[in-house]
Amino acid sequence: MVKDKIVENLFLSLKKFGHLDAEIDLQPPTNSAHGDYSTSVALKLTKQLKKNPMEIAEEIKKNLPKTDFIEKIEVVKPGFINFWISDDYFLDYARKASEEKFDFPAFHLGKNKKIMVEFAHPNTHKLFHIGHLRNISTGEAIVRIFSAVGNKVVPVNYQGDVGLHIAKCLYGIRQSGADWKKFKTPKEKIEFIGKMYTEGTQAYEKNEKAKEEILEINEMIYNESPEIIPLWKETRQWSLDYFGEVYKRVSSRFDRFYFESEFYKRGLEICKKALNDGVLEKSQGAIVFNGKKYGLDTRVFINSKGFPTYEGKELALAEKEFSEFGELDHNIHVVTPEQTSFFKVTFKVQELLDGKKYKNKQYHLIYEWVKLKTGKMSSREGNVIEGNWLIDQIKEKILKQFKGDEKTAETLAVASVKYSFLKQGTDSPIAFDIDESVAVDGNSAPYLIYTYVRCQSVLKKASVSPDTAVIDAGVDELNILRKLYQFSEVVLKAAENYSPSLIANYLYELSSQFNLFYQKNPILKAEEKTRELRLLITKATAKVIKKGLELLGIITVEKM
RNA sequence: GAGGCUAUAGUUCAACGGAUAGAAUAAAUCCCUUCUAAGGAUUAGAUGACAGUUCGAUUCUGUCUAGCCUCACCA
Repeated sequence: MVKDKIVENLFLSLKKFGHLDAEIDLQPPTNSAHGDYSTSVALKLTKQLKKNPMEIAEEIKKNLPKTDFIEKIEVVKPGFINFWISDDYFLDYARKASEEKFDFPAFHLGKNKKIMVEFAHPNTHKLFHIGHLRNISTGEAIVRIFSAVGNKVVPVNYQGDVGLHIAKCLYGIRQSGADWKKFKTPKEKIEFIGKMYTEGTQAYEKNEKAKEEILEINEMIYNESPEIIPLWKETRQWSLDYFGEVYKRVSSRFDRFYFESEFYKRGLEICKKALNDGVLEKSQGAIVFNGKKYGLDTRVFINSKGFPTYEGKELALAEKEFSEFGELDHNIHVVTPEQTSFFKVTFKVQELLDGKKYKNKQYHLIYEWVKLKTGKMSSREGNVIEGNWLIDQIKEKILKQFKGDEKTAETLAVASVKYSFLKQGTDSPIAFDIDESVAVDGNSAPYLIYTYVRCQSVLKKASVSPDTAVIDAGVDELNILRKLYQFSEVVLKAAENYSPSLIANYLYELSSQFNLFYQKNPILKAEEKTRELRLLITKATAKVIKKGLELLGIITVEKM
């Protein structure tokens, strides 16, 4: 990569100053008038060298090895060194991009690493809400981005199918006396258990007797009591079928579905062993990890009734995750921030149990909540926005606002929702508002896809293939070529920062640049040489948008 | 009480410690005999407060203010 080579050259140049302690930064400047890459090393060295930064910069420039891909180097104002890459290089990149050869640089963890991404994790017997939608959009993008930069990625999903919330739902069903076998369609089933969950929760809070009964049901599930298991199994399957449809709708797939119920027994065993090894300790009838020694919270792994908590089960989950697919180099858990304490503690315990296996490999990728403008979503109050419902609403909006077929509207609706979540960083909470939060114009998926469709339409009308384009670029052409060239680096950066939004924002910038270009410059009616170059740009833009969206888990359409 | 996260235009979001803080949206006006107008152009608006570190701070540090989250038997 050109970037690496420039950094290397800077390094060589700096050697002539003797031993220096400086990080070499090199980025594309925000203003393209400052070149394709810029470094501020000279400014950073002023103190060490006790010299004027401009002088240092000049000297660095003088000592740089000669290269063919750099057209111009300038030393500017306070002491920046700016680099211009040669036009041929950009043209070359565009040509490759138009053939869908992107050559994404390898992620810094190294080539061919095995990375697990654990995401989605909805709980059965509950709705798949817009928060899950944000999670699954993020997780899916992370999977694809990390694959693109040369890793073997294993997407998995950990679904909660035991626990109090399920006991609440089953309690609701038993209380209602409803004939749960009468429900036919998935929608009926889901609505039913959703309602039952809300009722069970309310009973749990208001009614002491109900609370006791729910706790009893919870134990019955753990003990696999035949009295409750058929109902549990049936309703659990309803949820899983429904989740399966959602995964399909948003094009996510998983190599493995883990269930909390799988880890109950093994969790107990591991915790008991950890107790013997002195990693966990007894306290008030429970088995806990005393985090104080490490500046962490103390958390319960086995409660005083002898059941493993979420923490206890997590140890068994990790054991399986780190063995089932061979050795893992990295495990990314896409989970909300309130579980920070939980992960810090369980990661620590894992490290103490088997440092070689777990240390520095577990990573909690925090994605923030989707709240409602009116407050937090809560199934208890029944004011949860369901994922499918949201997509349906957007789909309707698209059909109403634009003419088009149902299938296109479906693709665009899913794209709009996913993109709305992804264009925003993972770390800011979203105050969700259906009119504001899911855009179908402006910086939105339909805008990007529209740009793609526009490119395709032009290309379809072109009689000559753009493969023979030579560089004869005006300013407009060159600017787009430079932008296109940044694509591979943006993808790498997105991986390094666990940040799909970088790709989303890049694609938006590229699209708006292309649309402006399109408006100003006729492509098909241009004189031959220019036309071929413009066609090449059009083709490369289309491919980059399509590929970029694909990395975000978003499907494009060919016509709209 | 302890710890963590957040604070940028009316609103929703951007900006490895870098150069003139970018967009979208809402409003007004203009551009379809011209490659898809789901597009483009023009016009206004912002770094919570106070210090500090730095050649340079939205970004780092400290204090304050406001909001959210977590801190033992839920998941």
